[in-house]
Amino acid sequence: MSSFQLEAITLGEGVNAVEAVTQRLRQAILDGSLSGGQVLRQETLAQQLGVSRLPIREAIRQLHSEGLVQMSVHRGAIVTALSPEDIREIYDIRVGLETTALRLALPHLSPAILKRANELMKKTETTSDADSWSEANWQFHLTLYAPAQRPRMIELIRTMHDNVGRYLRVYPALLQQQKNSHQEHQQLLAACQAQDEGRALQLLRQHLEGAGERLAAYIAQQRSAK
Amino acid sequence: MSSFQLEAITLGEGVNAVEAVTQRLRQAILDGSLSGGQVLRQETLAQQLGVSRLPIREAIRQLHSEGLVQMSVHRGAIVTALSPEDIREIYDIRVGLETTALRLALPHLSPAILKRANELMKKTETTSDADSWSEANWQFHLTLYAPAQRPRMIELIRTMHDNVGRYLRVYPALLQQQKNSHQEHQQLLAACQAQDEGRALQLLRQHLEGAGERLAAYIAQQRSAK
DNA sequence: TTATATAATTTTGTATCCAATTTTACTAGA
DNA sequence: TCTAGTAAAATTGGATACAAAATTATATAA
Repeated sequence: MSSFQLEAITLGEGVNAVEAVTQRLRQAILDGSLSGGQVLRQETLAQQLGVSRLPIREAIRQLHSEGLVQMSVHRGAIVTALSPEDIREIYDIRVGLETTALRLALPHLSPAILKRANELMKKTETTSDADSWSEANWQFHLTLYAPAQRPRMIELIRTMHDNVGRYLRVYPALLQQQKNSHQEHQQLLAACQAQDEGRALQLLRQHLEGAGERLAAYIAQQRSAK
Repeated sequence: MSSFQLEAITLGEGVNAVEAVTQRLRQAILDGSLSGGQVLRQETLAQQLGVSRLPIREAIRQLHSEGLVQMSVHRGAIVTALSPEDIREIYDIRVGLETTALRLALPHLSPAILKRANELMKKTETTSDADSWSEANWQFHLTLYAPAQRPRMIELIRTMHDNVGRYLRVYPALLQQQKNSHQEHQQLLAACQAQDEGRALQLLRQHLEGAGERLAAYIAQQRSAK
């Protein structure tokens, strides 16, 4: 049960192989094509993607630095499988980073930005499939953080978000749980609109802690089931 | 003025080259042997460290993910030179991560841990050279965060700390500025001892923001001077 | 002299080959 | 049948060789 198929990358026109491989593998992990625990054989990936092992190795190292892959010397790489504790920790990190981003963004949240956030929030209420809900939800949060003008911080948040977000695709049942957070989104947006920093940060923290706890509990349950 | 000399690594006994090279290069960047803007030629490094270019490439990619090196395709890598804005952003990230770590650690700060923190704080007051002050200062903060039991979070904090901390070695004048923060350390430790979460987090945030602003201002001044 | 085009050089990116290590399969002995 | 030891296979780590791109140097024309 460790079989998978990845489409070969098309390179040429200044596209370098490492970048292309990294994106392809990251995508496969995030959309669940490669799930936690999956062994990544260099030769297999090289043949499937139509490159040599070298770009594969560098791509794996890159994904390792993003937390998506675990490496061990002479034993190869596997897709990271997060334990419930891992998930709680990643959400703790998100709380730290995202409340800081929101605090810095809050003074710069213009009516136009809040309007866009509101539209994205409505989108999450109407979409049903995991992919578009995930995307809209991420864009909603990103819209609130972007005015902070902190590219490194945003990138870190994105990495953490991706690392836990992939489980939404793996376990569709989680989507329903997360959709219960619509009310929290509304309250958060209202607090931002009112420029109520204390309340906005508290709501965001609760929102994330709740989502993290639900995901961790679900993973724990899945583990004990098998 | 782009010359430097690195001692060859000794590998063998299960030591893999990539790891050894990564540590050697990281060390060289953190202690100022390789300073911001320095171009990293793969062939040069390979010869100096006594390995082929391949481990060098993977090490550079690793350091890139830590923010210490910037890569651009077909143009090579340079040691990251932080702008004042970069430094402020990294300190903003540190505020988010470190206040969260301290909040989670606070309930677990035992008398023994507080005693150790107090000893490390005293050490920072007595040492004079940049190296031992930096180390003691870092250990002081780490001691307060470690009981949070969040290894990923600690690792992220360490990465951010290293990235800005290296400037203390490059610009010794900064050391005197930072030593003015002793009083802040004392107040922080007192708030932790009193389990006063609100005050402890506020002090830590001010402590970091102050240090960040001083460093950013110094870098800005250095820039305009030349 | 300056600007532009072009060739030479340097440097990085990738593929292939060999070495070192780990894993698996097999054999022998109790 | 089980275990320990050993050999074979598979797999990763690293070095060398070659291709592609960028940089530098050179030459030519305005």
